[in-house]
Amino acid sequence: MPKAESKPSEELILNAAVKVFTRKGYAGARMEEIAKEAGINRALLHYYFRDKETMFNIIFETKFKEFFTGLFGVFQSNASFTEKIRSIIDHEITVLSKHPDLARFVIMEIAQQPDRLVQFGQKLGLNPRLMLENFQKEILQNVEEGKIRPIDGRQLLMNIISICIYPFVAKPIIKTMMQMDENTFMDLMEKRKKEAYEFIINAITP
Amino acid sequence: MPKAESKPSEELILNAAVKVFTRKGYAGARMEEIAKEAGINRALLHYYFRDKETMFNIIFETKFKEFFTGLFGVFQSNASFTEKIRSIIDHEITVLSKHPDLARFVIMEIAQQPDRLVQFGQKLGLNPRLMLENFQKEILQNVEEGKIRPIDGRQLLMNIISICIYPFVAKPIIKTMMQMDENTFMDLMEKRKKEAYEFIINAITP
DNA sequence: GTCTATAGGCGGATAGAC
DNA sequence: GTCTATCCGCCTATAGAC
Repeated sequence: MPKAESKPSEELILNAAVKVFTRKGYAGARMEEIAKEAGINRALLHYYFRDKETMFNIIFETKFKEFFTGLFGVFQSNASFTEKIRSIIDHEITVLSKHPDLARFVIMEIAQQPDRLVQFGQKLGLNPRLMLENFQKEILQNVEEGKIRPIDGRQLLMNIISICIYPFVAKPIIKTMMQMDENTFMDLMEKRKKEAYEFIINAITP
Repeated sequence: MPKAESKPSEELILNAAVKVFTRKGYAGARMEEIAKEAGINRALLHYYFRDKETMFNIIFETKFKEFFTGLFGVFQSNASFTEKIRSIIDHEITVLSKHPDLARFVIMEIAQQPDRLVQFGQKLGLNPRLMLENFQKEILQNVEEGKIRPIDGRQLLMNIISICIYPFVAKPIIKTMMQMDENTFMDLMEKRKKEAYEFIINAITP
């Protein structure tokens, strides 16, 4: 709890805001808490950012990008099919390990207001349709070549994403139920990169 | 929007409260909205249930039970290992198809206040430790018998649960990205019971 | 039981001194 | 830029009439 920083710049405030918004969500976040977290006064928040919503949108855009762009990048690369799967898993688990509340935050706020997905997706130039079509084509091609079992591309994509993301979304539940501390959980996630990959490859290999 | 019901009983209010709380979460829910949804006055909410928190706790307990008990029941049965997996998948997807916001709601509110998991878990007499130990033992036994590949029980359990639950948690994202309407999504989930089972069985079969 | 009216407090936002 | 003081509206909760 920094008491009297020399320069409580935008940066400092934003960091505090990220913490509070991602933990509490828009509805649960309090300007007072953000100010306290940044070690400054409430009024100063309004000096730098007009209001709560403006602040939220800036943070949400950042987090939205963090959550989605890497994924899209992988799909657009021209690595082999299995290498793509490995990259997705690696990327997702790495990113979510670094940003504990990222997935839960983005999912929740989109659930609250689904048009944010369209709005921010367009703003960042993401094209889910194209991404998905390419992935489907690639699966179909691999199926025809007999490299993987026949499978609905949507189901496979959901499986991969679920396996990577869900443990972080449900982290508080999993930690308690499996009686793990933070380090044990992070260890398990690190190992999961390899284990999840093998699990999925086994599942789709004929 | 029912205007003048004959008997706006507890039941009617609770149903309205369930809708609002599960959609908006505790922080985002408004007593006014619940009253409107039930077609009655705000004051009446306080007549039947003392305050917002009391109301929330009643609903959360119900939803908590819905979310967890079936799962525990399956684990405690003495079906075969693969039958247990099938039951879990069937049960989870069936329940979550009926209660669209259940998983997101329970996960979010536990993330907001993790001790609710302990508190309500004890109240309902759930024993995650025992459940988990039994499952681990069963996996180990199956591995030794050469029936399934060697795998960390915690990872396998996470995989199964993730595959079942995540699509519902991220439903608003998935629907938009895959351009599905409600019916298409529900169809996909129904098919998923079979597809997820095969996927997992393939993954663990040597 | 169900309503209207209103108390009471919290939280977001602004004015203005320094 | 950063603070204190304060306004104002929203939301929970209660009082009290019917």
